[in-house]
Amino acid sequence: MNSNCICENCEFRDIVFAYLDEATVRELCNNKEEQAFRKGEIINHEGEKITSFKYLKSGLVKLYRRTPSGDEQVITITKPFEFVSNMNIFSEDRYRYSVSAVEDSVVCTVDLDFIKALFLKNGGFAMGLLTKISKINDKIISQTLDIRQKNLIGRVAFILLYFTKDIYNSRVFDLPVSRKEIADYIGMSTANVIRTLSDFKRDGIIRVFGKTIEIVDIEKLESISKRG
Amino acid sequence: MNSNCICENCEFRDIVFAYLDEATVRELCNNKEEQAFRKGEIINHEGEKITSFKYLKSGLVKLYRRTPSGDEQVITITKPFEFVSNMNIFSEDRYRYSVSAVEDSVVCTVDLDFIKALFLKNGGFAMGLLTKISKINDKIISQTLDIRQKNLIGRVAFILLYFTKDIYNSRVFDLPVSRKEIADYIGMSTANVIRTLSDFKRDGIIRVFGKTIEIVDIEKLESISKRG
DNA sequence: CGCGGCTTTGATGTTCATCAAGTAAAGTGG
DNA sequence: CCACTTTACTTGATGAACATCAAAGCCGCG
Repeated sequence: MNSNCICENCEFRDIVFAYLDEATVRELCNNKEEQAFRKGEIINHEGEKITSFKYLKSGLVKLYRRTPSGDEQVITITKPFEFVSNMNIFSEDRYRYSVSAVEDSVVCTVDLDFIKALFLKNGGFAMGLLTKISKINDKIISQTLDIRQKNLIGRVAFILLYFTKDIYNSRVFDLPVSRKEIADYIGMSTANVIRTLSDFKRDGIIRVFGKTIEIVDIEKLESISKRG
Repeated sequence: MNSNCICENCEFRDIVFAYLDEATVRELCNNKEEQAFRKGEIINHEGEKITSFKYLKSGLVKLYRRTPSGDEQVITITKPFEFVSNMNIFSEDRYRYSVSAVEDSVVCTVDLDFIKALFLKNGGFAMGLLTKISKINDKIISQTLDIRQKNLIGRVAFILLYFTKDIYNSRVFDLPVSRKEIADYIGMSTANVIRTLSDFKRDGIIRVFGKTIEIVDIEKLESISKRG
């Protein structure tokens, strides 16, 4: 018996496991393994066989892929409970993209067949999972479209707002990623990300202390993001 | 009783309705309505309430949205049986994007509640549907990433290959969309789409007769698409 | 302290959008 | 069916936006 079975109170339960009864949750709990990843470590690797259903309990991760020419494209960065494993666990048998921890993270792992069996058996659970996966996909697609449509300063403004509002919900935060990773996220060169941040700093829109960023004028940032 | 109930033999059955027994298929069939759209007509409009589950029986459609500044972003263009309604029918109650016919099309419409009830009841059906929706989302995301990473001529080469291989499976085809729509699809200006097509024509890679395009040198196009 | 990686800034060149002007094609009404 | 209007397409010239390159500063870490 798994002694540290605390799944009953896990925040995740409200999200995808809401439709499960106590017995099933306990079974799930005995099946699950918690795994800790240090910043920088890879959680899933592109091309690897998918054998388990993973969800983020704490930390922050990035979903990305490597282009033929060797550089990275960051697809999205997401926080716990918004992120359910890779999205293609049901459509393919191998990971299409990689996932790595950009902050120290804890991942819960459940055998994929167990989840699949649940899915087949329990309609409410299936519906919850589909809804969740759809939302994740929706978010990635619309974020990508938003970014594509903006010019450089609009993109940097957008990503700063994303961190301050969606990820950290705080005006002051530590950037979990390098300037290069931001560049790979919003599709521009590292040099220009830095240049734009410097411009924002000069104009008093943000303050920067190394990795720490403070948003000073959020309205200005919003308007730049919209016009961009 | 719906006399033209031919759903038993519909190609779509193999894809998402495979797990349904004869009786359910007949019920589905009586519930469904076929709707024809002329080239250019709108099938779903951004912001509209989602009340039905729609899938493309014949024709060709584009998924797109309008940016705040008023221009279009084409998200994808897909053919029958690859396209199941909008992807966000389960995650939201309103359409996030618009869909319009780029060729004369026929759409089958089933009441969404009927599909939802089926989903809850029938695990196999649910799994099939989730897989299908995941695949659609996967395709959109990876296509967007592919395009983003390329330069202009690579993008045009990519889209020509998409039409010739994935959509029409033929070296000669009629472009169903305007130059501007291509531009909105691959994220570049209309003028440069035309310029690049002219370059390809000059170099003997393609031949153009108005809307009709013939791919002459597909290997060259592949290599341009890859390098770009 | 010294090395290597991340960051910053400036200078340069390329890529690409925009503008403009002209041509072809496709509707539209008499 | 033809003149008229409108919309799509095409091409060249220009300039802006952006990537790339290079050199220097900074910071953490052995």
